[in-house]
Amino acid sequence: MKPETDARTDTRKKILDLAEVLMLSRGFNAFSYQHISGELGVRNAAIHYHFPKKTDLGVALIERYRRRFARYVEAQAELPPPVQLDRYFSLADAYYDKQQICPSGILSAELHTLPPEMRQSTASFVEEMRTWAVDIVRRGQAAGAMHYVGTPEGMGTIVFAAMQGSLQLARLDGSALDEVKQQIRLLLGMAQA
Amino acid sequence: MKPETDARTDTRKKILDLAEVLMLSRGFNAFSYQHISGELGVRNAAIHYHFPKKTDLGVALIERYRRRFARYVEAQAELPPPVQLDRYFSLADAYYDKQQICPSGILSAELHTLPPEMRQSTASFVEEMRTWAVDIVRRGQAAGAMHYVGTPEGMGTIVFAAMQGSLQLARLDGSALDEVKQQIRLLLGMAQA
DNA sequence: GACACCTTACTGACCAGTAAGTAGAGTCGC
DNA sequence: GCGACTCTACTTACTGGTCAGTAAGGTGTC
Repeated sequence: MKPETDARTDTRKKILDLAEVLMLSRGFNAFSYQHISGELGVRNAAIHYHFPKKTDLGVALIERYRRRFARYVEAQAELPPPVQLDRYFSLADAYYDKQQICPSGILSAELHTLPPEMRQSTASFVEEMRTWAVDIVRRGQAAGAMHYVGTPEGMGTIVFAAMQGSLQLARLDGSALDEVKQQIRLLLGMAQA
Repeated sequence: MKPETDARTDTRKKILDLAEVLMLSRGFNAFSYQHISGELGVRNAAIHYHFPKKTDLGVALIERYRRRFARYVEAQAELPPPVQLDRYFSLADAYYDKQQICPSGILSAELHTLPPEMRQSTASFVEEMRTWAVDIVRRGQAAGAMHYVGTPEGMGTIVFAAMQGSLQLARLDGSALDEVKQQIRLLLGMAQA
């Protein structure tokens, strides 16, 4: 018999889940294996068994994000661009509620202190996210649901950058995120509720 | 006699200057007193003499930023808003060239790992910067030099957030900063060169 | 001789990472 | 249906490095 979740998958996944929370709230450099092992009720070396180097954990974390993001994009590829944008906003709200920031935000901020392998994964991840943002506004424009000046590249990039920035600012000023979401809607010429 | 720069001021200033570079490129948690003392050719304890706790250094760093920013704002208060925006863009370019990100970016990203005193200073600093951004676009609109949908609060906040975010993204994708600057100009209805 | 500005020398905490051992579950030969 | 073997998933115990921070002493200048 081969259960869906054996012990191996289970602990490994719990480690990744905890590491993810820690990274998005404290940053990659600011959490240790002890934070994870303590919370998980295992010894430090147990984490090293699954992820020998912290770099391995970091890369696994980013790669999981990339897979998750790819599935996320594909799953809602057929939805109208404005709806996709709204879901993106909801995702940001969820991060805010958990006192976290988005992965690309923390990874790009810490970039110069990250091991090369993580930088590489981060670069791919961020490029994929930006491309997606550009795509949304491009298709929104093509469908006549979004209206704006400039190119889809410019508009998609500013949306992505502004969301990343406002999630960080929202830690200090709770209104920043709502303010930015609202302004993006206006700048995209989307109808208001 | 009281020279403009005695030894005290001198070393203290050098420490702050080095700490600033380190914080903007690596982050506050990712540099140590040894990074500074090594570069400066003094012993670790010399840094502790000027800044007993690392928290003291961090707060001094942010407070110096706030004073510098206040002077910067005042010095160009009479300039037309579009010119002020251009200078803001040039400042961002300078950060990019030095492989750094803006102080509000690193501080808000690391916020949850910072000592309370630094969080307090950071909150004030970020509020001042956002207020300034809102003011620029408000006065730009009033003067008829900027045209946009939504409120000055919304537009100023998105400009600030997008600049912060794009400086981080530019570490991974060099075009992000230029893209965002250009798009901001378009969104503000400013004439293009 | 008092003070500013350092030094040497140290402490204790935390960190990532490693080596060697072990408990338990599954597999195989017979 | 049972002992021998093997593998996974840990454990205990440790190392060496880095860190912030401290105490006490020295040195030059006013």
